[in-house]
Amino acid sequence: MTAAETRDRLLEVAEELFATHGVEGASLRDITSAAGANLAAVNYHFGSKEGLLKAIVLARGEPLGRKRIQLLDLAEQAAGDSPPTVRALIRAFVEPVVEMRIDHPHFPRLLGRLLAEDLLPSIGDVFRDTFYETLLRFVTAFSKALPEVPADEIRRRLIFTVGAFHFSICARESVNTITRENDDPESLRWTTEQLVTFCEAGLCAPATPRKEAEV
Amino acid sequence: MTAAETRDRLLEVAEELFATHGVEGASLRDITSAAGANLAAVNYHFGSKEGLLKAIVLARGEPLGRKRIQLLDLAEQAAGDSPPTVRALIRAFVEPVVEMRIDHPHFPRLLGRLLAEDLLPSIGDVFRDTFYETLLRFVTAFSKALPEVPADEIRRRLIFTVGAFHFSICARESVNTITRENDDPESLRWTTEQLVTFCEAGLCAPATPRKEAEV
DNA sequence: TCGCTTTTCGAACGTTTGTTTTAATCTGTG
DNA sequence: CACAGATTAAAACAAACGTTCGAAAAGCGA
Repeated sequence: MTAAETRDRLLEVAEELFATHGVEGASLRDITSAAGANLAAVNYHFGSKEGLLKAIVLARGEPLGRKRIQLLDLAEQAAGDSPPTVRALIRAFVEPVVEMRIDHPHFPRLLGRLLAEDLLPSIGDVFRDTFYETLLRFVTAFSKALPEVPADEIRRRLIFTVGAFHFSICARESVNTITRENDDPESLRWTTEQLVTFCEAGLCAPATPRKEAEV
Repeated sequence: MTAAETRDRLLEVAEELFATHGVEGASLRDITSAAGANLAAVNYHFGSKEGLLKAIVLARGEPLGRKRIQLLDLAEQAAGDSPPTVRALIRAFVEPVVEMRIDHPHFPRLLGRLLAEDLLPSIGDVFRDTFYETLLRFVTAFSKALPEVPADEIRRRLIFTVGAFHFSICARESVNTITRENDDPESLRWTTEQLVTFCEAGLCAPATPRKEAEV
C-alpha cells in the first residue's frame, strides 16, 4: 500500500467513524485499525487528530461550496435581469448536499456532529473559508428575491431553513430513531422535495409584524 | 449540606456542564468538583454517569411534556368544535421550550446534544415516555387542522419544524458562532415570533405534488 | 545495487476517564 | 446518649485516550 493510499484510506475511514460515533467518540485506534494502518499513521500524515478532521472538512467542504456557488450563478444567469425564484435558490443551496448525502453519506452527517459538538471553532478557518462565505452570498441573493421582507428576518429564515434541512437530511440517522425513515436515494429526494416546499412557503411568508398580540 | 441538597446540586451542575461540553466532554470530576461534592457522589446517588443523565432528562422533560399537552388541550378547548389554528398548535408546541430556554437555559441545549451525539438510545425509555408520546399527539392535532395535506407530509413537516426550532432556539449557542445573535429573553422571543411565522407558512403550504418536473 | 528519504511499525509515555472499595463521618431514631 | 443506616471522603483500580520515539522496512533516484 502506497503512502497516498494510506492517507486516503485514513480520510475515508475517519470520515465515517467521526460521523457515526462523533469526533471524540472515534479513537485513533479505531480509525487506524479500520483503515489497516498503524496507530502512529494519523500523527505522521496529519500531525494530529484535529489535523485529520480539518483535512476531511477541507476535502469535502471545498467542492461542496463550489458546487453551491456554481448552481447559484447558473440560477441567476437563467433568470436574466430579474432575481431567481426562491425555489431555485433553495435548490441551489440544498441539492449539492443532498447529492453528497447520497454519494458520500457520511460527510453531511459529520457536519451535523461538528455543529452540535461545538467543534466548528476548532476547525474555524477551514469552516469559514468553505461554508461561511457561501452562506453570505445566498443571504444577499435571497434578499434580492424577497425585497418586501427585512434583511434581518431573511437572515433568520435562512437559519430556520438550514435547521430544517440539517435535521431532516444531514442528521437523518439520529432523527430516524424517531421517524424510522428509509435512507435510500429515492426517499431522500422525496423528503427533499417536501423540504423545498416547506421552506419556500416559510421564506416567502409576509414579514412578521412587530408587537403583535398573542393569538 | 444534606443529602438531598447534594443530589440537587449534582443535577443542576451536570445539566449545565453536559449542555456546555457534551455528555462525554463533561467528566464526573468536573461535575462533582463544581458541585462541591465528592467524586463518588454521582455513583452513589445515581448509580452511574448514565443514571445521572437520565435523572436530568426525566426531571425536566416530564413537566415540559405536561406543559405542552396542557397548552394543546387548552387550544383545542378554546377552538370549540373546529380544530385549533395551525399557529396556535405551533405555539403550544414551541412556547414551553422557549420559556424553559429562558428560565433553565441549559436543558434545551442539552436536548440538542443528546440528539446530535446519538445518546437518545442510551436514555431510550425516558425519552420515549417524555417526548415521543407528546409528539404523536401533536401529529394528529396538526392532521386535523390541515385535512388537505397528506398525513405523511404533515409528519415530515413537523420534523422540519422541530429542526428549524431546535437549530435556532435550542442549539442557539453553537449556531451563534455563525449568527452572532444575543441570548436575552427579548431577542429569543422575537426569534420565536419569526419562527412561528416561518413554520406556519411551511405547514400550511399546499401538498407537494408527486413527480413534479424540476424548476 | 547503493544510499538517502519517506513511511511504517511496535512500544511506551503521561493523562484522563468511570467506577469501585474501604474507612470515616454524619443523621436521625429509640 | 447510643447505635444502626445513610452519606461522604480519600484512594486506588483498570481501561482508554492522543501523542511521541527510535528502530525497522519500503520506496526510489542515481
